[in-house]
This record gives sequence, C-alpha cells and structure tokens, in this order.
Amino acid sequence: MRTHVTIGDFSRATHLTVKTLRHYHEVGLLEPAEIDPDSGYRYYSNEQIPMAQVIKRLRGLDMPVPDVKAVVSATEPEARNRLIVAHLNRLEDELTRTRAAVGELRSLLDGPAAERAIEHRTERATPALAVSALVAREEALTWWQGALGELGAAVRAQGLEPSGPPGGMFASELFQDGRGEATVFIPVAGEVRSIGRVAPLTMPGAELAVTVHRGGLSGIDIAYGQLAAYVMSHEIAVDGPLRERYPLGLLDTPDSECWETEIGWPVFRADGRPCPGSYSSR
Amino acid sequence: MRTHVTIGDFSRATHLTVKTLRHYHEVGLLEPAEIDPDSGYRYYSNEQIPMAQVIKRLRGLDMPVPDVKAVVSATEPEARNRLIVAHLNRLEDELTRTRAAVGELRSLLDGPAAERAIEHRTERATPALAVSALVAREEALTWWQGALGELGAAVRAQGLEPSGPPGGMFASELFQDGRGEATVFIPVAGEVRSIGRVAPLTMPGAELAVTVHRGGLSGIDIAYGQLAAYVMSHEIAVDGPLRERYPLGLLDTPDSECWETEIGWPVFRADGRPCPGSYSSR
DNA sequence: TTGCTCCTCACGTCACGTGAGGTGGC
DNA sequence: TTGCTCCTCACGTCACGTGAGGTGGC
Repeated sequence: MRTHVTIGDFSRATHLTVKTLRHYHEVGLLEPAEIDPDSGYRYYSNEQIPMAQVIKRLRGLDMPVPDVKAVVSATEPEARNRLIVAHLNRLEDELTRTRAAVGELRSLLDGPAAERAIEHRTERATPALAVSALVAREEALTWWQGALGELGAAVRAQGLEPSGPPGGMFASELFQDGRGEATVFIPVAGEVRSIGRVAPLTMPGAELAVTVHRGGLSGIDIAYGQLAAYVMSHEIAVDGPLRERYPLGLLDTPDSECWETEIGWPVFRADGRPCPGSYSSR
Repeated sequence: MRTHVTIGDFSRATHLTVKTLRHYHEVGLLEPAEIDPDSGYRYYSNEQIPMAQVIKRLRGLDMPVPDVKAVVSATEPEARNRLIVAHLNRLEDELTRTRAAVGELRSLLDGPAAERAIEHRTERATPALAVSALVAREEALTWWQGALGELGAAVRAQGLEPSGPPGGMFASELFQDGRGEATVFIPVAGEVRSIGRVAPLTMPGAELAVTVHRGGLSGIDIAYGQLAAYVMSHEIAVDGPLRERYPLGLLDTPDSECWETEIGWPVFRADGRPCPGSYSSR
C-alpha cells in the first residue's frame, strides 16, 4: 500500500536528516511525492525509500550531487552503470594517490632527504610533434596522459623515428595559479603532418638545472622542491617554463613505479663551462 | 645557503598555488620567513620547502587544517606520530565504510530487495545497566562502541548475569536532526552499582515491529527502510524512540560481518492478538 | 617606462548545518 | 489549548578559488 508520510517520518525511515531532505528537494535531487499547497508541508511516499537509500550510498561515496542526479534520473541501466563505474574508478585512483602520499609522508618525516644529483644542461631548440593546451591543475594529469597517448599514436601512425625521449613544458602559471599553458612533445626530425591535436612545433632551447625523479608523479613535487632549493641557494634562477623529459615513462610501461622523469629548471649561466652540482636538503 | 624568495618562486618550488600559500599564512599554518613592512610582500626561505611538502601531503590526505597545524608545530616526534597515526586510522575506517557502501549499492541496484521477515513483539519494562548521552550523528558510532564496551566491563566487574542480550534505544531526533538522546544497556536483575558513565536504569516497555539486520552497521539503514515501509503501509506507526538489540554483536565478536541486530520500530496494536507479517520492498 | 608580480578586500563554491522567527496539525 | 512539527529565510562552515582594483619592483 502506498502511503504518504511527513518529512520527519521519512527521515527516520531513511536516516537522512530533515535538513538534508529539504536540501535535496531544493536542488531537485529528491522531490517529495506531494506538497501541501497551503502549508508547504512535504509528503514522501514509502516507494521513495529505495531511491533515498541509493542517493545516500552515492553521496556516501562522495559522488557530487549533480552526478547523483544524473544516476537516479537515468532511464537506461547501462547509462546508470557507466556513471557509477566511472565514479568507482575515480575512487580507485584516489586510493592509489592516498597510498603514495602516505609513503611519501613517511620518507619526508624519516629524516633528511637523500642527496640528489643535479647537473646543468644546455638544451638546444628541437623540432618535435606536440600537443599544447591551457589546462587546470585538477585536470592536468588526465590531460597529460591523453596528450602523450595521442602523440605516441601519431608518431607510430606516420612511421616516424623519435630523435629523443618524449618531454613536456609547463608554464609557471600552472603551478602558481593552478592553470596555465602545458605542452607535451616527442622530438622528431623531417616531414611531419598534423593529426587531431597533434601538430609540429619547435621546442625552444634553454639552460637548465636538471634532476631525475624515479617513480609515480604524485611524489614529483619532492624532486621539484629539492631542485628549486638548489637553484635558489645558488641564485641562478631565471624565468621560463619548467621542463620535463620522460626517458622511461607512460609510453614505455604503465607501471609508474618504474618511471624516470627528468626535471629541468631554467637557470642563468654566465659562461660556457660545465658546472656540475649536487644538493642535499639538510 | 639560506635565501628568501617571493611567493611565486616558492609556489613553483612546492607546487602549492599562490592563493593557497596566502591562505596558509592567514590561518597561521605556514608563515613566510619574512614580510616586507612597506609593501606587504611575503618572502619564503628555501629551508621552508620540506615543511611545505609535509603540509601538502597531510592536506592531500584530507587532514583538517587545525590538525595539520598541530602536527607541524609538535615539538616531540612521538606527539607528531600519534596525530598522524590517528589520522591514518581514520582513513582506514573510511576505506572500510567505502567498501561496504559499494557492496550495498550493488545489492540495492541489483533488483528487488529480499523479502524481509517482520514480526510484532511486546517488550516489557526491564531493569538494566545503561549508558545514556546526547550524541551527534558523526560521533554516534564511536560513542556506541565505547559505551557498549564500558557496559560489558561493568557487568563483568560486578559479576552480574545478564538477563538478555545488550540493546540500545535511540531518540528520533538522532536520525531527524543528526543529534539526539542515545542509550545502550544490558538487562540485569538484582543489586547493581553505578561505575563511571554506567548507571542502573529501567528500560520502558513498548509494542514493536521487529526485523533482523545481519552484518555491519553501515548497511543498517536498508533494514530500517524496509521496516519503516512496512510500518507505514500498515499505518501502525506511533511516536517513540527506536530500539535495537544485539543478540550477536560487538561484545561477542569484532567481526561485524557476523553481527545480528534486531531493530524495533514502535507501533500501535489495537488488540492482544499476535499479528505476524512480512514485507517485500517491491 | 612598461608590464609583470605582488598586495588586499569581498565574494563565490559545495553540501549541507545552525539558528531565528513564525505557522500548522493533532 | 498546548506543544510539537513543520515552514522559510539568512547566515555559517571548510578550504580554498575568483575576480576587482590597486601598488611595487626590475
């Protein structure tokens, strides 16, 4: 039998607070079955209980309210499942990042950072195939993966021989403001064509202080910090985008623990002599 | 060498945005090494980089800013470690709840709920040892565990023989407003003493519609919902606190998957005849 | 000098929670 | 009729992000 009950009764039935139920009404996530036009009283049906339970679970999994709305209003089960699976994948990725952060936290607290080899390098202007975009920090990792993948495919499709490892170039604004110009590239010589987002581009040369980060990207800011500390303490920093090179990276193995990322920080060099250096954070 | 750099440089070194650094200054989480009194310019030291990296990791683990402040300002390593371990335990608990929610979501979406046996029961007034408090929803589970544990210890300490399984009584406000009176108890007869929060209390009698929930408490709202739907559709609901009994629970085994929780919903009964019933949510 | 970097308000975001002040239903 | 339940604003919370409007440093 279908019955209409007050918001208080429905709250007890679903373990959602009255305030939450009113909020869900306001944002259109869970509309009362009936509203008294005089008093404004909300009345819910017992048939809405399972729906409320699904909403409670999805919100408990931190799915944003608009996404929850999309799930509960999806008419086809496949569309509904796609949305849920996508969110579960996001949770899985988050868990991976959490595990990494715990490990990095331990090594940060476990004492002085290991001595880090830093060398200077003169990067020459290099013809390449590249993908560029204005990206925001939160979407940066996704963008980077997609762009690198597309680049790799474009190079294979044209039967090109890379003249060096893939690389990236990131405007300072990306780190400072959380949004900025990003470029990934694969150096190639000779005749190349544009495909999709992939276009030929000559990467400019630069003077760089370079260090290597081994492992996944979640810990890369540690290496950035040590490199920055070296550059700062030697007072050789100059403006310019930060560089990366991926001699062993996404295009070689999906296991990010094996990756090797070279980080290049733009520096000033007064003379032509090589100036090797090393830095310990303590 | 110690150097002071601008907020922009420090941002690039730490991968914290300028806005975030200013915010951390405002809330006293990470103070610049120096502030120009004329211009208000913030200057950071390269020696602050490791601290910023720790802060970034802790915030990445969703530790609240005041807790992060406590960690980075802790002088003793043991105190610091205690705070971190406590937070990691919270993350672990959250992961357990997440896993449970995913499972519950699947069974909610996988089709109609299983038929649920519901019976009516007349609960008589029962002398008991009890712990009562006004609790908020977020702390309810913690409170419940602690109170039940303390009760169990008090019963053992006094060498009492329980006259029934432990139980609980929860005011409607706890579910509706997220805060309300909660009581847990163990029925005992005879002479009893108060110890700590534990005091003798006579649990009032009630007419109840009862069902059994098997498993951990994260999924208990599903059973509540089915019981509520039954009570609603038979229009027999009356006001009063919700009841629980734990014939197999926290005091018997730490493995919540094995738990059996009886849920009692206060109902009206017009006559003395037993009125068994059952409910399927579809 | 130009343009970039830095500054300080003030307000926005997200998903509710808190409280004030008032009305409706049994 | 009383007291409880419901209602609608309006504002608060948390950890920043967004912009406006203005100044400082190389």
